[in-house]
Amino acid sequence: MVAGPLPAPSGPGKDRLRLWIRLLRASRTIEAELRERLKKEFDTTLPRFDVMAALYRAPEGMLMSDLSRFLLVSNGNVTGIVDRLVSEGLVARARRNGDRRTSMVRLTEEGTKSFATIAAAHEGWIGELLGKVSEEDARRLTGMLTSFRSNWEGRE
Amino acid sequence: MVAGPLPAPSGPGKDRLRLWIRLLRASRTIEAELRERLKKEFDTTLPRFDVMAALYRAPEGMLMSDLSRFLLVSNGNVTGIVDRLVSEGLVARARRNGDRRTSMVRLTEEGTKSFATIAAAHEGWIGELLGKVSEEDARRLTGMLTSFRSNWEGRE
DNA sequence: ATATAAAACTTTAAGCTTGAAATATCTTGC
DNA sequence: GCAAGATATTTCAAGCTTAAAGTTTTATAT
Repeated sequence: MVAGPLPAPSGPGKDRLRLWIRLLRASRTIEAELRERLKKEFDTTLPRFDVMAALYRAPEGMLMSDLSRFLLVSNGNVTGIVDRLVSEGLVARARRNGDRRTSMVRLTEEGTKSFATIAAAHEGWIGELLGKVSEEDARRLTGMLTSFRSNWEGRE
Repeated sequence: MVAGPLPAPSGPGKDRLRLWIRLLRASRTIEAELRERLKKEFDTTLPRFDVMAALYRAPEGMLMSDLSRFLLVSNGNVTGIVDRLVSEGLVARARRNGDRRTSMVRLTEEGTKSFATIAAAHEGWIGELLGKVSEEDARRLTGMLTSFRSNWEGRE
């Protein structure tokens, strides 16, 4: 999945395969760097950061299913991550009156403060890691990736 | 990490942040789709496929450390995946005379045959999933990602 | 009303992943 | 030769991840 250095494949469709390999390597490289920094500087993990980032944008809270849909991960996965965040006091579950199956998950005050700090560092890291990409290229690339994505949304 | 639908951040550096979010979402979406198909059609996983793909390009075999460096994952991780592939008869470890710490890992005949089949399907899937990206755009994007990557290689 | 289905979530088992510690082997400097 | 350090790999504990199965609650159709 990750690459192929030697033979340099050619033929129809090979350009897309090569694109995918590069895409995957780029994101894995950045992801690894972010994971390491999150651990070293803030003693947290990428999945925790992801969940908190989602909640930060939804002060009113989110359902578990909203979270898993948004983060593109399974339900059970989110359960575990939220459990740990709750036990650390960064996140709270609030039972709802209307539907007792669901609970609204939101950042605690401590969680909000904590995330704001981490997010600021995170944005700086991204600026550093993607520093070689011009703002112009960044916008172009973003556009291409967006149009690709819309090709896939709502599937499955 | 994965996205931000609502506020649409703006300001200096936000274009790169947005690019990173899109990059990550795109690769996660494709990865999830590939994982699902590998499981359903060939009863295997992405990590196994990654390892086999690396070995397929190195008929003479690879050291464990080569594998982990190439795949951008930790040593211990590769140990487990190779263990499972060995137990399934797809991969073999060969002790070396020169250096008894190391072993050459390579695909068995069965592993080679198995991988060839899966790889053909895989390439088709990528062509399908990235179908909306023109070959021209694919090359341009690949170029941008490559230059980004070279910015990072050899670090740490 | 009451069964049936649907929805939201949690639990479980298996596998993936990391970073750190442990083993074993090789290399170097004396 | 041999201690000290460097390399290659495995082991370990903790956490992440998925798919599938299970639980509780709500909605729907008789």
